[in-house]
Order: sequence, then structure tokens, then C-alpha cells
Amino acid sequence: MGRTPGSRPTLARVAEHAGVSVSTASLAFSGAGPITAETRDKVLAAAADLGYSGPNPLGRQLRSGRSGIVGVVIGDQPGRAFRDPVAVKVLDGLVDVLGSEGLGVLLIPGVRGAAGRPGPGGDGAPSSVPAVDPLLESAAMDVAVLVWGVLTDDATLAALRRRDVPVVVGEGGRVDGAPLVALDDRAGTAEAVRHLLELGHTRIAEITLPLDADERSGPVDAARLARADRASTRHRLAGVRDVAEPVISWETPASLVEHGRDAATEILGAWVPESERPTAIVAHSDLLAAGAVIAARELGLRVPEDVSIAGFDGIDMPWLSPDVLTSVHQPLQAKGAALGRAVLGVLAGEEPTCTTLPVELVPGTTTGPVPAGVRAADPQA
Amino acid sequence: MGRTPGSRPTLARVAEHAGVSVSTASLAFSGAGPITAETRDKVLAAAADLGYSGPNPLGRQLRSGRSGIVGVVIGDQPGRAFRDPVAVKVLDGLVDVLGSEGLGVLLIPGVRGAAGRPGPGGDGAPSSVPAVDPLLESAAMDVAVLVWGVLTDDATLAALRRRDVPVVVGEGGRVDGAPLVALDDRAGTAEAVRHLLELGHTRIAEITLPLDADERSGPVDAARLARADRASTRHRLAGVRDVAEPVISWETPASLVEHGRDAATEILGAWVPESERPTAIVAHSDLLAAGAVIAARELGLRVPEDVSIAGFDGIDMPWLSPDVLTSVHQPLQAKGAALGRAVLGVLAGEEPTCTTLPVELVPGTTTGPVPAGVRAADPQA
DNA sequence: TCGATTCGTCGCATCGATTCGAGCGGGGGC
DNA sequence: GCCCCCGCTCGAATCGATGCGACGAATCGA
Repeated sequence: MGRTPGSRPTLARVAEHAGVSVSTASLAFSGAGPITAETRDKVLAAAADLGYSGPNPLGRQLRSGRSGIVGVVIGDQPGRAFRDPVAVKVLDGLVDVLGSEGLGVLLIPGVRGAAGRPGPGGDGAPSSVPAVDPLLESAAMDVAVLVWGVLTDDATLAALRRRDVPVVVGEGGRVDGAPLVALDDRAGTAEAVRHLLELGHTRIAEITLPLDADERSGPVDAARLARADRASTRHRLAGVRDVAEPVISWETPASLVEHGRDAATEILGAWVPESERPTAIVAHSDLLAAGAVIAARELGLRVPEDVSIAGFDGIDMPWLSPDVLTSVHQPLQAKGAALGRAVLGVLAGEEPTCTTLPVELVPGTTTGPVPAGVRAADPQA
Repeated sequence: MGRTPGSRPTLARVAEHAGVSVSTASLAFSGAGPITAETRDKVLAAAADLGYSGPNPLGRQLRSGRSGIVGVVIGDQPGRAFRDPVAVKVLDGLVDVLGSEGLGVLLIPGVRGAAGRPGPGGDGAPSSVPAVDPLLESAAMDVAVLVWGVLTDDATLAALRRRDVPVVVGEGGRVDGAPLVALDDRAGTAEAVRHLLELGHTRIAEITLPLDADERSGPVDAARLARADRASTRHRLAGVRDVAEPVISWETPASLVEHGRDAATEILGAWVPESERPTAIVAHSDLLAAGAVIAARELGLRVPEDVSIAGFDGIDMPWLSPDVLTSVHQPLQAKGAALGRAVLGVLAGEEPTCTTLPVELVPGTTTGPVPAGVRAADPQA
């Protein structure tokens, strides 16, 4: 090991040590171009001798103009994104496809320490842009993937466009020349509500995903509905209303079990007269629905005899045992894979395409016929 | 915008357009070195005019010799790592610390499609190395972090060492010159068992994390115990045995609720004579413990009246409501943060240090005194 | 045996930015 | 009035690898 400590050997040094030119040494490693087995072995031996372990990626990247890195923008709080099994499964499919092509996934926090929303009515001077993560501004990446919480007007998106980083979008918000991989959110919630209607339910409550970044919780009124900012939430809201008007719609700050539990406790709570209590709940996510199941259990209500509950996502929740949630299953891994392929397409210079993946309602044990008393007592429908 | 489509503007073009030298233009962006405000504005104006959005990271990286990227090796199956809330929380703390220093986290699958373990007794020719992920071999990174499933003999580790990539380790396995951030696993399980002893339990069962990569499930005998390969599992096993010998120890293939449920169903099942049924279970993880709670409920056993259950990790499990798991809390975010600081230390050229973070038993509602009948009937202890 | 190939190797420019030391011009001190 | 010094700008080398075009040698056919 004739290795000078402190400075790593370079291809040039290996070439010198092997008695060949740098170009030839490069050929020995890259395999691009003709080279005698003998020469290659000589180079490889020299490399081993110097402790050289392959070409420095940095040099290669500069030369090729590509970093082989795909940036994935996760929410402002990384933990938040990872706590969501949905996001995790998508990420899983994405890493899988990209990894097999030798592309790496770089985690990028979105807006850092995003303070309160900017004042209403954007004034002319966009000087004080909210602090965007430094990585967004300066990390090397060939493509960026936006999956969670894409807002119609986005500082993240703006930063990427400014840098001319191609973008792939994995959520409702359509972006000009960027490929989009969407799910049929709207048809999904519509189908879930239709399922509940067919079971005879008429007093259907809704637990929604966050409408925007405000992290509010409470009933959703028409005004709030109109200001929904998050694309997939908007679509799920619309899907529900395509089929029936919920008797109440409760917004949550995040897709977490505890928030679903809180919401359902309000919706089904003792202060709601039994004659007005919803007999079914459709939730925008499985975690929210699971929280609702737990709340119902705690309130002494039987699921599905007293209240039916449907979710959206189709994630595994073994801890809900023995119940199996009725849910609209999304092809999550497939979505990640589709995003990955969209990334490859962008890198190959293909025209951006829009993919919409289908969803499917899978009945479980948490939905059933409306309670007999209610069906008789309720004249409408 | 006098921008030639197809090729991005370079600093050289900007300099030319601004009528200054490249060096000066560089100064205008980096701010390193004296420069007149007037000159800088001129350069910035030229940049805006050409649609140039800051120096290309690739060039900068090559020059500085640093990529600003920290590789985090996740398991062979990305989804597996992310399904584990423990891993996620650690990752969270890590991303947070590194992000604030402008370092990016690159996700790296470990060994790809890892087939069965290599035959025993390594033969001289290490030719057929198990397929390591291409990213491990060639992605640019300044440091690599190994957190999950570090085996004492690791293809991943070998690949990194070969490339001379500095490593930071976040799990038991001590590695020569690498900083280590460990948790006091052994003291943790010991404390949990001591807690159970104090409550009068003598028939204590154990549900373990995987002992190695074999994904086995079933009782652990002495031979198997001796071959435990995964560092943190080994420590947790040892901690339990520091205080008491479990009446039975059941291995699981992964830290997942369903596996905890399966294990506890075996341990507490109807085929176990009640007089021999364990009155307490100590699990190596919270997810396993939660599965045990669910299994107990399904078997009609009351927790903690009939059986006490303790876990390890201290993660939030709102869906276990109304129970709150008795658990050994690890400072998970802190661990991630400590890993992040260790990375920064490595980059700063500091000597590697070993940090051991303390753990703390936090009693919940799932452990209680041993059932009266048992205490009386059991002569031993 | 000589010319036409072909195969393998080499030189050099290039990717894009940083940085060090030199140069130059102006202002202040003596 | 001269010189020195300070402050800003510039030139050129450098980081490490790649790839195009050229060149030398060996092979085959005539």
C-alpha cells in the first residue's frame, strides 16, 4: 500500500503508477471503449496497490453534468412525513425504482421553520420570501419530486423553478410542464360514500384531511371549503359531495390517529342527541378512520352495528385487530414506482405525461347496514 | 432574458456579460473576499438577465472536494426501515441537525436483494461478494451513517471502508475508528424486568427482536441465544438475564405489531396451562409489546390484571388507547441529533467519540401487581 | 513485401467553480 | 511632490474524470 496519507489517490496517480495514460486508466474502470485485458489488469493492480477504489463520483458528476441524485421534498417537519404510512409506502416504491437505476434519493426538508402564513393579499414586493431550506437552494439534484402538501402557490416550487430543476409532482396540483402522478381521489371518496348509502346510511359525517397548512381543527363551513388549498384534500371533499352532503364535516390538523379520535369524539359525543348522531363516518385517511373506530369503542358504540366507519388509503393496521377497516385502497407502492418512472422519463427527455392511478373500495368489518331503528325513524332518503 | 435554450448559463458567461472576470463574478456570489457593492450589483444584474441562478453545485463540490451529502444506509428493504417508528424518529433528529448545517441526507438501500447468508468459513477468494447496492459503491458522500441492522460482519461496512468513506455507527456494533452513538439497551431491559419483579412477577416471558437476519420466529434456546448477531438485540437479551431468567423467550422476525401479537398468542394461548402461564411479558420493542396487548385482549385476558406487559422504545401509540404502555423510553430524537453531531465531528476532523445515551423506564397502565392467586400459589421467589 | 485496415493507447480540451498571488490605481502620509 | 500601502480586480492553476480525434503498431489481403 504505497499510499500517501492525507490525500486520496487520483486516477492520474494510478495511471502514472501503472505506466499508462490517464485516458487508458479511465477506460479500465468505466469499460467504455476498447482495452486489452492485460492493460486493464495492470491498471487495476496499480489501483489496488495505491488503495484507489474507483473514480471519484464528484469528478464524474461534473463531467457528465449529472449528479444521479433525485431530491424528494418532504414536509417542513421530516418526522411528520415519515409518521404517515402512506408517505412511507410511496417513498418505498420510489426508492426501489430509482435505486435500481443507480439514482439516489436525497431528503429535502421543505420550507424551514415555516412561520405563520404571509399576510393576506400579496403585496407587490416579494422581497421577504419565507426561509426556504438551504438544500433546496443549493443541493445538486437532477430532478425534484414533490409529493406531500403541494400547494397551488408554493415557495418550494418557486425555488425549484428558479433553479431550473425539473419537477415531478405526485399530488393533485397540476404544474405546467411537469409530469403528474395522481390518484383518483375524487372517485375514491365518492365510492366510499356510495357504499354507505347502499347500506342505508343517510346521516353521514366526514372527517377531513387538512385543508391547508393552518393546522386547524373543527367543523368545515362553506367558506372554509371554498378556500381549501391542498389539492388531494379538495378532490376528496368533492368526491364526497358528488354523492351526498355530509351532515357534518370535521377538519383535522394532520392525518394522525389521535386527530381522528378527537374528531370522532366530537361528532359522536354524548352531547349529540342520539336522533341526530351520524350513523356513518367517512374519513379522508385510514389513520383518521382508525382514530374514529377507537373513539367509537371508547364511547361504547359498536362498530359497525351502531356506527359504520370507512377510511381511505388501504394501509395495514394490525393494531386495529380484530377489526379490519373498510377502506378505499390506493396502489401506494405503484404510485411510488410510477413517480420513479416519471423521474426516469424526465431524465430521458421525454414529454411529461399525466398518470392517474385507480383506487378500489375494499369492504372490511367496520361498515354495515344502518341500525334498524334509525332506518325506520328517518323519513328522508 | 437573453438565455440560449438548451445550455444553462455558467459563471463565465455571466462574468462576460457583466464585463468582469470570472473570479470577480465568483466573489459576487460567494461573498468570500472583498468586492464593491457596485460591482456585485452589476454581476447580479447580469445573472438575472441571463437567468443564472447561482453557482452550479457540481463545480463547487469538485473544487471543495466535498459533496455536502451524508449517506444513510437503510435496510435492504426501505419500506421495512420506515415502517419502524423508532427508525423514523431517529432519522427525524438526524435530518434536523444535518439540515441546519446545509448537509443533505441521501437514502441508501443496503445490500440489494440479499440472498441467503454466505456459507460458513470464508474461503480465500472473496470474488462473489453479495450484491451491494450501486449507490453504496459509487454515490458521492462525505460520511455514511449506519443505524439499522449493523452486523458484526457486514458487506455494507466493507464496501464503505473500501471506499474510505468515514462511518458513523448508531447501533451496538463497535467499529474501529468510527464514532458510536449507542443506547443503554442492556440497562433498559434490566430495569423493565426489575420493575416486573418488584410487582411480584416471577413467571416472566420475553418477546425478542430478531437475533439475526434470518427472520425466524419461535422459542429461543441457549444455542440460538449464543448465535445472536445483532448488537442491540444481544444487549437487550443480556439485560433481561441480568435480572431474571425468563420462563420463555420468543423470537420474532421483525419489530411489528402482528409479530408481537403472534408471539403473545403462543405464549399466553389456551394450550398453556393457566398455572404455567406467564403473568408478565417483557418485549424488546413497543410495537411487539402493543401486539402482545392486543393478543391478550383477544384472549380475554385483562391487562394488567391478568397479565402485565412492558415494552421498549417509548414511541407514541395513540391507537392503543385507552392503554398506555409501560415502556423503557429512549431519547430517539436525541439519538438522531447525536448522530448528526457525530457526523459534523467527523467532518471537522475530530477524534471519534463514543456516546451512550441513557434510557428511562416510564410506567404506564399495562403493568400491575401479580394476580393474587398466583402470588400465593407460587412458592418460589 | 507493401498498402489498407483495425485495434489499442495517448494527448488535450472540457465540465464549472474556487482561490491564491499578482497587479493596478488611488489616496494619504511624510 | 513622491512613495507606500490599502483595497479591489484579474489571470491562471486546480479539483478529478471523461471522451474525441489522432497516432502507432499489428494483422490481413493481395
